[in-house]
Amino acid sequence: MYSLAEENYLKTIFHLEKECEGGVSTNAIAVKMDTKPSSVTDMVQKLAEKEVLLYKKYKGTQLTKTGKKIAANVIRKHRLWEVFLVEILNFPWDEVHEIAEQLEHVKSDELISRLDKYLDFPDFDPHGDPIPDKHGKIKPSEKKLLSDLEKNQRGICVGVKESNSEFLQYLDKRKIAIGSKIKVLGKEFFDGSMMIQVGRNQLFISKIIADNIYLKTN
Amino acid sequence: MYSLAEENYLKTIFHLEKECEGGVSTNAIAVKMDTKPSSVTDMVQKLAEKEVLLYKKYKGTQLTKTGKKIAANVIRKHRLWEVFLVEILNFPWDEVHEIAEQLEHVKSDELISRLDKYLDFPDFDPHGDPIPDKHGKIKPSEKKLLSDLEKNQRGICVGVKESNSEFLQYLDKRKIAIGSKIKVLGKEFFDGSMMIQVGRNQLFISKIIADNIYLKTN
DNA sequence: AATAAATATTAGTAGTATCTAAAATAATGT
DNA sequence: ACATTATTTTAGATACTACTAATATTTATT
Repeated sequence: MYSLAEENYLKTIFHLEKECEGGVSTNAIAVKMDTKPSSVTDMVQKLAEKEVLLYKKYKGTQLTKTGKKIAANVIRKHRLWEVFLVEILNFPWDEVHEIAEQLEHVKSDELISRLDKYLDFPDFDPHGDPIPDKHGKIKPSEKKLLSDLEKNQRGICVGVKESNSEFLQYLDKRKIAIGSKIKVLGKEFFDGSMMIQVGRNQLFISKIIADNIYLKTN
Repeated sequence: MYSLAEENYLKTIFHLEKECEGGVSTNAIAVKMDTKPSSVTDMVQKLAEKEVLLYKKYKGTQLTKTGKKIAANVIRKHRLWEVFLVEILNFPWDEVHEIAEQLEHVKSDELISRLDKYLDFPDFDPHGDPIPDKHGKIKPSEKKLLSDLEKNQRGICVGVKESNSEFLQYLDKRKIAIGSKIKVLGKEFFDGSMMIQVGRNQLFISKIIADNIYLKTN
């Protein structure tokens, strides 16, 4: 059984491994976890003894298979709870992270299995991130610009490229938020403008807008 | 903000206060929490400094108003989560306690408020225990054992006393669940056995069964 | 390559929560 | 009332996690 602190380290390292190839640095972990590098060294050495990660002094760390599985399971729980909070309890998408950070550490496989079923086995969380399956497998999913989608393709809004407040207000007014389900209804060849469906609403957007919205597609 | 350990102490003392009048003993707390009396003394002194309880050496402790409110809130969360686990995720009654012990420490008033609403503001948990309101007030429970009802009295099943799985399966088979409307059709003087009506079905139960079913009467 | 800067580790300290063993206090029996 | 027993507290130790300050290693710069 792993402690709350251990689970958080594993989860963070798991996320960092996707960006930093060939070993995650102590500093990177410290920055991400808002802690001191010395604390990270301590914990990483402890986790290395438990064989959930590989560690060579001054050389960074890599999760072992076991470590990855544990981390993916924490992330699975986090994302399933986020779905619950947004879909069932109607939380706004941007308020759920902190709560899910707590719920992800609740220990009960049966609970997660039932929650998964109750939510009808979702593949993505409200931020568009994929939910690992119970074995820790994550479906490959790619983040694309809305402007790269073709007619009839769908995606979930996962973020924006430019984030000045005018642009965010524009999105807000049109009910485009992180987690919004978007479908391309039509695309103009000449200027790249689009007719899209957001939830139940249809609207027309210019290429400039479509160039600044990231979607995850499946 | 109170730690997990602190919340557990407050909760335990809250429960013990109902039985032991005039100060809860160190030993009683230690037994209930499966810990050592010396650990209890340490914690109780710490909590006394935080003014959530009153403590006089060798004389036991009593919660202050603040302490009671914190404890009641933890219990509120515990019981609401139990309702969620049983009613929404269809857990058997006897498997939810351990999970609720973890969920009760998740910190978010908004979460509990939304959960409460989603569950349609339940008054009792699956064991028939009353759920404190957000101010820590507990409705005086009109909870009775089925065996205490007389002929022609009615009630709604709100919980069970013993919750081993055989008993729960027995209830399950006879369609006795939380919310079931039960009417006493007849009661034997000698052995306390009863003929009851559950919904549209009539059935005969022994006193042992009737002793383990809690009803809310009106 | 030598030095400066950045990064990482170690050593020693602190807070939380727990424990064991010993000492203090309260309760009980004769 | 006194001795015995039960309960409670204190003192000191341990595990966990994080910190600061000092040291070591790696990387970048000139």
